[in-house]
Amino acid sequence: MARKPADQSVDREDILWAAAEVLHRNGYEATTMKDIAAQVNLTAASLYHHFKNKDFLLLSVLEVGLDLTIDKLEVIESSDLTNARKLSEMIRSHVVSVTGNVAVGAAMVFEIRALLNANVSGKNGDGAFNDEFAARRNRFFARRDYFESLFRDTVEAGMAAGEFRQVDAAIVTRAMLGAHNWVGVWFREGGRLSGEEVADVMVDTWLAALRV
Amino acid sequence: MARKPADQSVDREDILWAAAEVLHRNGYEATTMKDIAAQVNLTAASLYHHFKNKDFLLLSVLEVGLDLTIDKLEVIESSDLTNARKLSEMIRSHVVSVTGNVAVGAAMVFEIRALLNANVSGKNGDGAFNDEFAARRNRFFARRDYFESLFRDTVEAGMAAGEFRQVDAAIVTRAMLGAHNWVGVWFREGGRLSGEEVADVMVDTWLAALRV
DNA sequence: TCTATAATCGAACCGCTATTTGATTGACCT
DNA sequence: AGGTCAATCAAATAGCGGTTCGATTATAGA
Repeated sequence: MARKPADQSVDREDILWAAAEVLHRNGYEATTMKDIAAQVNLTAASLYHHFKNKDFLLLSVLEVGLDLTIDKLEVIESSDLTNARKLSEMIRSHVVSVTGNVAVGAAMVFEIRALLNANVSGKNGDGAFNDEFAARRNRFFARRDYFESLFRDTVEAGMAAGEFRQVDAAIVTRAMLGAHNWVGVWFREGGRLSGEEVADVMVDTWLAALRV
Repeated sequence: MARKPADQSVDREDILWAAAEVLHRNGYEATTMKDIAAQVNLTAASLYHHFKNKDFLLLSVLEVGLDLTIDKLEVIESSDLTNARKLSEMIRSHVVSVTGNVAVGAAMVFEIRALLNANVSGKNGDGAFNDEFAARRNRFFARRDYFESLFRDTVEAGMAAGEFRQVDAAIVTRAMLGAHNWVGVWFREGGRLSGEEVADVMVDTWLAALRV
């Protein structure tokens, strides 16, 4: 292979994190390709060597973010902890990952609408692009549902095992995820509490809400 | 006064609700003035008779949404209910207002970043506009903080009165608001539960989380 | 050294969108 | 009747932003 003219090389990954950063600051529509490029010292045109277009770039950011989070949750789920302990670890893992990488976490929350509006209504008739995009987008949403189900299943298992009181698991789970997502909005590094400390409060809160 | 050529008249209020609707669907940046105008059968140009520009229109939407919500909360706060009852009513009021007008509720959550990016860095040197805008925007954020304090104060009062267990009121309050805001994302009219029923679950959940 | 190709850039294209301007319409008041 | 003013629109403007294209650079391997 051969690289770029200057010296420092920028790969797909670098661009992804940079994009998350800018996306977090401005939001998808307000973020220009130039903004993202500037973050890694490239020109907008160069980005098209790494990603098909802006929509694919956004989708890629969301994909890696979701994958990272799900990976950690699956480890917990398949452990042999009690459901209460599993849920604690899941909450902690989710909150820490949101506070640890606010950019990606926030993008996953706020930019999903952009993903829905994207492409689809086929501005450009390029069927190949649209097909691949639609497929990946659908896969993303399916995985997001799966992500939610990891929490919900644990809540339900805990209820069945008598570890938790009886609640509307679907709604409580969404309340839980909403609370965690919101952390990405207000959390600031260097504030009164660290990410771990916020996670502790969340764990305590939700266990209290579910205790028999 | 005199009205418009045709027959049906559109006033400021109508445009506000329509804008909230479109904003909810597309987000601020992706929403064009034409989109908003179409929602009330006007042309984009006509909107400028009612609002100075797009930023002011967004700000106005957020203002009325916040005002409506705060009004209801203040009535509850100044009642002579116990803190636990007050909090219950506040939660119910907030959730019902989110489910009842998802558009405005969602706008208040998702479009605030657009408000931050807006204007400010003075693209157009028009000092008068910028000054008024900055003032109203600051007032909005102050009111939003006040809104949050209505909940937090009630939680703290409840702890002091022994009605609630000891928790980190600031964090728990934000968890609560995050959960409620998130409702605006997933709630759909005609789903399994009505807005009131969702509110009931929320009240139950948070009282459980706070019970001694 | 020579060659293929990865990575990058500058410039140009094109469409879209916020906003301005000037004209038109008709309701209300006198 | 006539005047005023609110409310509206069509058309023009200006600039921005995604995307494409062709040229350029430098590295890895032959």
